[in-house]
Amino acid sequence: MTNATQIPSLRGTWRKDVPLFRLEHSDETSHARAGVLHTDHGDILTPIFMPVGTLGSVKGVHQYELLQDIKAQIILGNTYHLYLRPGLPILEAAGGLHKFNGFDRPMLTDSGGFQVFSLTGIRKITEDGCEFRSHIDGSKHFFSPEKVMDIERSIGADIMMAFDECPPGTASYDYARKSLTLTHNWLRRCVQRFNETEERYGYHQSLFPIVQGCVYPELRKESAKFVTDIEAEGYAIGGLAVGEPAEVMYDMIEVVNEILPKDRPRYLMGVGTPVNILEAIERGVDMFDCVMPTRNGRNGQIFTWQGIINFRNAKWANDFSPLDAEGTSRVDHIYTRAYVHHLFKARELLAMQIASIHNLAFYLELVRVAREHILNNDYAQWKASIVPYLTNRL
RNA sequence: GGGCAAAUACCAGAGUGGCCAAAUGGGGCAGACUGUAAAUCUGCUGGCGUACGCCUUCGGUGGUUCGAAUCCAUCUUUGCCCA
Repeated sequence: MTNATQIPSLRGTWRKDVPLFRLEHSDETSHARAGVLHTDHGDILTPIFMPVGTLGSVKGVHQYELLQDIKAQIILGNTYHLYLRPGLPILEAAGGLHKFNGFDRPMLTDSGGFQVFSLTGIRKITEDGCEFRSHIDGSKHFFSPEKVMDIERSIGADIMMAFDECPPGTASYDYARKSLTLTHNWLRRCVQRFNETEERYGYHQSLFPIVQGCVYPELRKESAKFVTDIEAEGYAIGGLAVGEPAEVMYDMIEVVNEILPKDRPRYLMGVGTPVNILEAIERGVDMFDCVMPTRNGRNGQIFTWQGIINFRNAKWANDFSPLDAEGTSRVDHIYTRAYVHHLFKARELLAMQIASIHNLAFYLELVRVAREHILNNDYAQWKASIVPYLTNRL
């Protein structure tokens, strides 16, 4: 039996057939890694970017576009949002989220920990859990670590995230200290509940703990050690890209990755820009997610190998060249920049769809090419050579 | 031919003696967006200046007044009504 003072282990819940993660190769010029994640819904080549589908849908993108144009290998869902709508009875009746949304590939659910951060003002944190007011109708809901585990079991993601508090990047040391203790206490309870429950739909589910500690190296180290002792199949680094400078984020990643076990995947939550991702890969991160490609896409911005384009700008009105001559998705070659500019000015829905598909395809291509360079042992120099282009404003 | 009403910035449209370079929309021009309360949000939008500010504007012309987008006269144009 596990009690509150002991650190529980997840080892008993690991995949029986093959390990969740196999580290294939480590780049000789950096800490970058290439690997494979095995799930019952298919394998994932890492490093990988995971499109965000908060409500079970990657906004504006069909499932077949996700597979054929974007080549997504795994997508995210969100516990808080799916719990509020459509709600667990519907998801359970459907047979889980994979059946419900028709995406028969790996999925990961965030725990609602980020909503503890983003819904400041309509939520209240206690030792026991977090009370939310629904952003939809104002109704009250209470999330405990146990409840979040139950919900994630019902949603049925291949990878479940622990329930954590994600403090802002500007948090004081004292707050960060208290918050980290809370997150670790919640993690103990998540692990215990996870160990006590089983997958609902007959395929394996993994639980990833989340390292916190804000911008304080000693807290980050402490947290990395704490989660390592839990013996999870994979680990996440949370609480970054939430207001702190990018250099501080990179430092925190280095500190944490020195401690996390090398043979398990590391997931940097919520990050980020193309450059952020390349810098994190260089420091040994394997998995990423971010709303940036879809949200910024909907708002008229696309990322390319040559730089960033804001399609609402008048300069594109007469540019009849392809959306992105170097792009890998069909939209890059079907549509011209002038046309996409027109669609954004006219607020046509198609504009947002095209930009979302392009950006996600670009992010997936970015990590695919990064993987090639890791396998070629020239990651660091490749990264250095393209970073200036990626931040260029076209 | 007669009567009535109206003309305001890119468009629409408030304002009807000083607080008006002129509300509010729209359009236009930029910026932001990092585990999605976001097809959203912010700024600018007569000229010059970072800014206090200065200059030129509310159909044309001429008046009244210390002061006019606002009042008067007249002209022009537009809409409606009567012949």
